[in-house]
Amino acid sequence: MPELPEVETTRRLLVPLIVGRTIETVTVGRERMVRRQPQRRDFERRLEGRRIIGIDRHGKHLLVDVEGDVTWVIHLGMSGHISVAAGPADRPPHTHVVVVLDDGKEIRFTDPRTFGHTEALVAVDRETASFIAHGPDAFSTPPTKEWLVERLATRTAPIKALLLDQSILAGIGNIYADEALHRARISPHRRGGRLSPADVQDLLDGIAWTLEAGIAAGGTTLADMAYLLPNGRSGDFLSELAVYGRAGEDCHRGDGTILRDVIRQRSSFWCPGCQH
DNA sequence: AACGATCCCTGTTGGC
DNA sequence: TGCCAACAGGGATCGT
Repeated sequence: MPELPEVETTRRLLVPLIVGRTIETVTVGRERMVRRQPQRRDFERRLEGRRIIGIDRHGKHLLVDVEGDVTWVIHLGMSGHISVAAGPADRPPHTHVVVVLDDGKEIRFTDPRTFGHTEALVAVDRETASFIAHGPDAFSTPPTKEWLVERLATRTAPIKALLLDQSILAGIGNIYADEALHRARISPHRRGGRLSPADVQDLLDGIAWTLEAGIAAGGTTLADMAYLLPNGRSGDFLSELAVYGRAGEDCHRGDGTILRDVIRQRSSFWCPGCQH
């Protein structure tokens, strides 16, 4: 499922394909995908006829910078992906938004489970859009140990749950949270406020290493998630996962057997042998 | 304020 | 083999 490394990989692949192009037409086939737009009908109007200037990313949000102070926001949810095709032929099922460019190609936003969403925001919208008011990006602008220690100090929830809270750190999802905690040798059940400064530093190092490795591999494509990337390929990080999806297997550190627990209604994979 | 549960949605999986 | 319930999860929302 798209987390920070998958979104960043998508961003990097999209840049040479769409930056500099002008948007000709925008078609929304499923209204639900634009559900967070302040005025739903503004979506097409704000994009059509305008040039794409660049693409940024914050957490799991793709932020396409468009002429006229417009930000085209794309969140892939858990099953979304973006592709760029030469024309309208052979659109995959569940393609809900199509953006046609001036070179004849089209950008497709495909999302079977429709947890993704997209909006065209102007400056005033961006300031008030609560869904984009996230904490610092976990990869591009990671916080200092001191900052995170302070943010966690009053928290009693399990650290695993806090890593999924985008208002603390933006970009980490269920897979990379488990992988980062394993890398840092920290149990997902530890309460946030009980981590020592040294633990927090280990966690930040684990996050940085895991996200870096994920991006280097082009992200993670799970078995039921075809076509994750705009180039039609899969990410290669799946085979490098140390704990996620590996319940019952031996930990590669040789210290125990990987468990699956449920924390906040989410699967958590971890090794009680090396994570404390 | 913070925590935890529930819901949205559909393709895939696993149990019977 | 076939059917269907369970499961996957990001994040909004709601009850506590």
